[in-house]
Amino acid sequence: MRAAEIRTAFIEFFRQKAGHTFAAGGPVVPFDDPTLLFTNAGMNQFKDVFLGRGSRPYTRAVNSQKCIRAGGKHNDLEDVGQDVYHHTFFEMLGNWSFGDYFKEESISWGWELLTKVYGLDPERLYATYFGGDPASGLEPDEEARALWSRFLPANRVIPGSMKDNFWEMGETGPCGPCSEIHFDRIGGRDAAKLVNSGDPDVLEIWNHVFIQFNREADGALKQLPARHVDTGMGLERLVSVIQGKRSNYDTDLWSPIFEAIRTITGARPYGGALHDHTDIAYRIIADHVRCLTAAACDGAGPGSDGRNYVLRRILRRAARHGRQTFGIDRPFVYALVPAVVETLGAAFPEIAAGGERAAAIIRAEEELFGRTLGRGIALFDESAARAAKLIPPSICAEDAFRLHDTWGFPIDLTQVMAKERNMSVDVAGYELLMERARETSRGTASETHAIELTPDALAKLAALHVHATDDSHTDDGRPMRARVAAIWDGREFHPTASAGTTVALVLDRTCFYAESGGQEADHGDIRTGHSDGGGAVGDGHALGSHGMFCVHDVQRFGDYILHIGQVQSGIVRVGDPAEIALRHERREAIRANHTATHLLNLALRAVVGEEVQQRGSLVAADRLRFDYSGSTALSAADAGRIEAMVNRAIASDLTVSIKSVDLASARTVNGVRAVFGERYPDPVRVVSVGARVDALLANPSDPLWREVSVEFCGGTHVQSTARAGAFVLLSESACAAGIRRCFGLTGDAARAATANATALLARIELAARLDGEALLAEVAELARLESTTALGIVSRSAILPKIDGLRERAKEVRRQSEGTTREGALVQARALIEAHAARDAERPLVAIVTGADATALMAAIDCARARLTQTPILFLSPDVESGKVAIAATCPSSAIARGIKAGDWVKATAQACGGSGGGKADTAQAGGKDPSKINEAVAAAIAFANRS
RNA sequence: GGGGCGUUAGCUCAAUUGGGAGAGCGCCGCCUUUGCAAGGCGGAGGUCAUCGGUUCGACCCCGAUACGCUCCA
Repeated sequence: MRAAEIRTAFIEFFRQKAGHTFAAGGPVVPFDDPTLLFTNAGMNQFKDVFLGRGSRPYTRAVNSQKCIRAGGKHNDLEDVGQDVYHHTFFEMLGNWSFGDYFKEESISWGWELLTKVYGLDPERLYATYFGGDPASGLEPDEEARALWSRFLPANRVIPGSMKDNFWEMGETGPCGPCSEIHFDRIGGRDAAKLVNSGDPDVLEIWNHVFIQFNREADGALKQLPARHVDTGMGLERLVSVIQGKRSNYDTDLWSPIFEAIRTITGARPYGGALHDHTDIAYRIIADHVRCLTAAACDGAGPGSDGRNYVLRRILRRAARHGRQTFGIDRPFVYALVPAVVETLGAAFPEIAAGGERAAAIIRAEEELFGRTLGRGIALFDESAARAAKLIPPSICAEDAFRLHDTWGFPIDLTQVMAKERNMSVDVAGYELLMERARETSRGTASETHAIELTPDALAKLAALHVHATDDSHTDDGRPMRARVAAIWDGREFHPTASAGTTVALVLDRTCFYAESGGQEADHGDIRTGHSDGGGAVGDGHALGSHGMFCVHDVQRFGDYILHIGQVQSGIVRVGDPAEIALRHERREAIRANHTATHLLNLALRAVVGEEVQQRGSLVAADRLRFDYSGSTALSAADAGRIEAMVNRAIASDLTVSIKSVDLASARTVNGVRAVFGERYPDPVRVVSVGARVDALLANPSDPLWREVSVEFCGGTHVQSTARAGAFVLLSESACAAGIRRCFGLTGDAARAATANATALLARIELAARLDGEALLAEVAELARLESTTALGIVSRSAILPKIDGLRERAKEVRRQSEGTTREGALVQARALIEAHAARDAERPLVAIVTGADATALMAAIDCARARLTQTPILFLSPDVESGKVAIAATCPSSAIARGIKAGDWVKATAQACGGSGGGKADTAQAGGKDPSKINEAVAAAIAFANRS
C-alpha cells in the first residue's frame, strides 16, 4: 500500500464502519493556545472538549493531524537525521470518542484495522495495558487486559508502568490509562521483552488513551461523568511497518523529496546509511523542508522570536548543509517545496494551495542567511582550529556568541557543527554573554521608569469606586471639563499632590490620547480647582486650591487612563473639577504623521509588492517610522515612486473615514491592512482614506478597494489628507533580519528637508567652478553638510553622485600637487645622490630637501637607497607655512650593525626641532614642529651619525 | 528603542604597541604548448565609507555621520 492509501484507509475505516465524522486537522500553528508552541498531537484541537469547556456537533471524529515537535516540551529536533524515526514534522492519525464509545470498541476496531485492513501479521503484534500503581492508589486496567486477551495470547499482553501507560494532560485535568500496540519488525520470535526497551525494531505504533479521571488540584483522581477515547498513530511509522521497511525514510513519503534533493544538489542518491554524513544531511533536509512547508502554509515563517525563531533555527540547520555537505552556495531548500506538495498536497488542501507562498518565504530566509552563512562558516572553522588545541576541544563562549550575534548562527546550530567535529560548545559562557548583552541593550532603555498601574492598583481603584475613564472624546481633542478621580504616584494613592511632584492623575473623562498602536501620547495642561468662582481672592481657602498640572505622558491600563506629569504650581486634590486641554500643535502633527503612515503603507505595497507586511510603526510629533517585512534595500527610484504616491494622495485632499464595525465583516474588505499576528478588538475601528467605510462594507470584494488605504487602527487622523501638507521619505535601512525600517516627515519638516536639498544642490553647482585648494576645502564642507542635514532619500541619492564627482576632481587636484612635490623632491634627491656617490659610500648622507611633505620625502629616500646601498641617509624638509619639519631616514644593515638605527636617528633629529618620531631600524619617519630650528636639526642628525 | 559587528583593488578577504597598503581569484600583456586545460613572467587597478579629533606620523586610537549585517526588547 502506498502512504496516501494508508492514510485514506484509516479515515475511511472509521468514517464508514463506525460512523466517525472527518474533522480536518487543525493548523500546525495553534490558534488560541498560548501554552503550545506548535500543534504536537491530534487531540490539541479537541482540548476544550476533554476539559469540558466546549463541544462538537458530533461524538466520533477521525483525521490525520499535522504535528510539529520542535523547540517546545516535545523536542525531536536534535534527533532528526541521527536515527531513522524522529521527525520535527509528522502526521498523527487519530480517532476520538467524546463521551461515546470506550475501551471495547476502541481496542477491537484497532485490531481489526491493523490485521484485516492493513494486513499486519498478528503474530508480530503486542499490546500493553496499565499495570496499576499502588503508590497512586490506582488499580491495573483489567478491562483493557481482558479485551486484548480476546486477540492475543497472554504473553503478548504486557502490563506497563505509570510512565508508559498512564496519560496526563498536565498537572491537573483529564487523564487516564492508555494501551499501546507495538510491532516487531523482525518476527518469528518472542519479542515481549523488547517492548518499550528502545529497540528500533520493536516499536510502538498506536496509542489508545482512555480518559476516565480528572486530576484535582489536591492530587486526587475523580471519575469523569463523560469518558473519552483519544488515539494517535504516527503515519510515517505505520507506513514503514506496512511497507516492510526498517526506516521511516525508506517509504514513498520521502522518496520524491530525496529525489528532488539529488537533482538539485547533484549529489549521489540517498543510501540510507545511519552514520553517513551525506545520508544524515539527506534526512535532515527532507525532514526540515516538510516542517517548514507545513508551517508556512499555516501562516508561520522563520523570524526572530517564539515559534518563528524555532522555524528559523530549523531552516538554518538545513541551509548550512547545502554548503557544508553538498557544496552549493545558493538557496535550494525552497526548491524542494514542490516535492513536499507532491507528497502532502492531496491530503492537506492548505499545502497544495500554499506551496508557492511557502517556497517564497523559505527562499527569502535562505537568501537572508546566505549573506552571513559563508563568513559564519569561516569564523567557525577558525574557532574550531583554536578549539582543537584544547582538551577537551570546546568552542569558546566568545566565538559562539559572535556567531550568534553577528552572523546569525543559532546556538544549537553551532552545537551541531561542533558535535560533527567531536567538540563541545561553552554554552554556559555563551548564556552569560547573552545575558550581559540583554542587560546592556535593556539598561539605557528603561532609565526613566514609567508610572504604571499594577493589577493590584487596578483592583484598588475599582474598590474605591473609581469608574473607568470615559475617553469617547479623544478624537476631536477639544478642551473639556473633567474631575480628578484619583492620584497615583506609582506606589500608592494620595488625596492630594503638591507642586513639584510627579504623579499620575486618573480623571473621570478625558480628551487625551493614551499611547497606543505606535502613536505617541498627547501632551497638555490640566488646571484644577474652582478657577471661575468670582471673588475667589477673598475666599479663605481659594489660595492653594488651584492646581496647574503639566501632562507629559498618557498611558492606558485596563479601563483607566493615567495622565502622567508634574504639578507645576498649587495643589491638586481628588474630587477637584479640572479644565483639561492638550497641546494642539503636537496633536495636529501626530495626526498628520499617522495618516501619512497609512498612505505610506499603501504606497509600499503598490511599489514593492504584495509581500510587504507591516511589522510595526511609530507615530511621533516630529516624524513617523514604519517597519515592514523585506530583506532588500529600497532603490532610490522606488523611494521616489512611493513618495510621489503619498504626495499625490495629499494633493487630492482625500477624506479620511473612520467607523467602528464588527470584526468579521471588516476582515472581508478587499486589501484590508491588518498587522500579521495582531489581535484586534471586536468591533474594530476601521480607518479608510479616500473611501467611506460604509461604501467598503456595502461591496467588500470590490477590486477598487485595493487602491484605497484601509486599516484597523485606533489612532487619531486628519480629517482630510491635505492637512498633512507634504511628505518626504527620510531614510530606509535594515533594523532586524528580514525587516526594513523607514522614516518619514510631513508638513513643515518635510518642506524643510526639500529646501535643504535645493540649497545644497545650488551650492554644489557653484563648487563645480572651483579649483585648487578652494575646491578641496569646499568638497570637504559639502560632504560634512550632506551627512549632517536632514535630506530625503530621493534628494540624497541625487546629491551623492554629484559630490562623488567633485571628490573625483578633488582627488585629481590632490594627486597632481602630490605629483609635483614628489617630482621636486626626487630631482633634488638625484642631485644629492650623484654628489655623494663620489664620496665614501659608508659615510652618512644628511641633507635638506625643500618643498617636500612626508610622502614625497619617503619617495626621495627610496630613490636614494636604491643607489647608495651602503649609506645611512636622512633627509629633512622644513615647511615654514605649516610650521612643520618632515624627516625621513633609511639605514643599511651595515650601519645598523654599527648602532645607527633609523628610528633612533630620526627621533634625535626631530627632538632638535621640537618634535618626535620613530620607526623600524631600516626605515623611519618623524616630524618636527619648529622649522626655524632646521640647522640645529641637521647638526643633531650629523652628530648622531658620527657619534655612533 | 537599545546593543554588537562590519565597510580596504572588479570579487573574496589579510595587514602584529600607530611607522613605506597586501594575498588569492578575476582582468590585461608576454612566454611555454600543435590546440585546449593548465603553467611561468610581467602589468594595470586603492578617496583604506565620509567628516572631524588625538599624534611628528592614523587603515589602525577617539568622536560624529552614512551604508550594510545582526541580536535583544
